[in-house]
Amino acid sequence: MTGITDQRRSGCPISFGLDIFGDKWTLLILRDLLLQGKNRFRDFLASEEMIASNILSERLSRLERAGLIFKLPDSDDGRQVIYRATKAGEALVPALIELAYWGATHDAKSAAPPEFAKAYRANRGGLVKRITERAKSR
Amino acid sequence: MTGITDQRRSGCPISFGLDIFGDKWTLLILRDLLLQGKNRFRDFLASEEMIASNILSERLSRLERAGLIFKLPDSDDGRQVIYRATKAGEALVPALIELAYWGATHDAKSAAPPEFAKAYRANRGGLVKRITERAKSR
DNA sequence: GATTTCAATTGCATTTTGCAAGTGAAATCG
DNA sequence: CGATTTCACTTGCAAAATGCAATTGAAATC
Repeated sequence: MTGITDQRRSGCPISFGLDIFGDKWTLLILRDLLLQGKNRFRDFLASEEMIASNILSERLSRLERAGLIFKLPDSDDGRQVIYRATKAGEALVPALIELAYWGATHDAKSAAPPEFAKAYRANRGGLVKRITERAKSR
Repeated sequence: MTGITDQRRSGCPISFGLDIFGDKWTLLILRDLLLQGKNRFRDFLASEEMIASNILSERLSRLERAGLIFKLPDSDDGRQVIYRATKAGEALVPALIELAYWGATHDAKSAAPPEFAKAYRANRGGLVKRITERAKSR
């Protein structure tokens, strides 16, 4: 169990976000969930960055407590849990896209497809809308 | 001294960013630098969230190594150092604005001025441009 | 009934963080 | 001028978070 005290450091809206996802892993989970369509524990575990299962477990419950995701039982398989983003979680899509665009344009070794940066530059609003719609539909 | 090995976890552009600023403090320093016009060690120290001086020092050198900020000697005072954002650092303004907007709209106790969310909704592009210009001019 | 898969949990070593105090160099004060 | 203050850090050490490997119990599959 982790320190439950979860007290905010300030009223700053950026600090508010960092109090929830200010670490190396949480935004990667949200990336997987919102951008890659992953929604099961084992799928998050299988991501390239190799998160440890105890860290994943802790971050998922933190995200749940913060109201960014929720669990659904899988009706076909009683062992499995399906994770979904809440409205608040979905609303992070634009921020994730900006972070991805920054990385894609500032990392010389980026593996991001060139089409992403191209689409961003051609029509950012459209890209955000498209990706947000896709995130909502899963 | 910190582990200098700094190896990337993947080619993902979001992961690339998190390898640099994936913690509770680094984006607050960039917020202060880019959005609040702070550029001295003691100014960052004085922020509401109360970063410890050793953590601040470590994060500043990490940001410098990553090419997001650089130091200038203060010509008026040989003790002081002025921190400025590089182009790569300035390019994080849109991401910071998205994070701030998310926080402002999802934190019930947000201290963000209502004008910010209003300006974002009325004309996001204009807001980003205005704030980016201001960040460049300091 | 035995084995495998699932989402976690546990124990423990390593790393990072947070706090308080201290450092040397440079500016200011008296 | 010497004494004090301010500056950007650094150091030592306790506490917390992270990472790794092994394990759990419930549910599915063989």
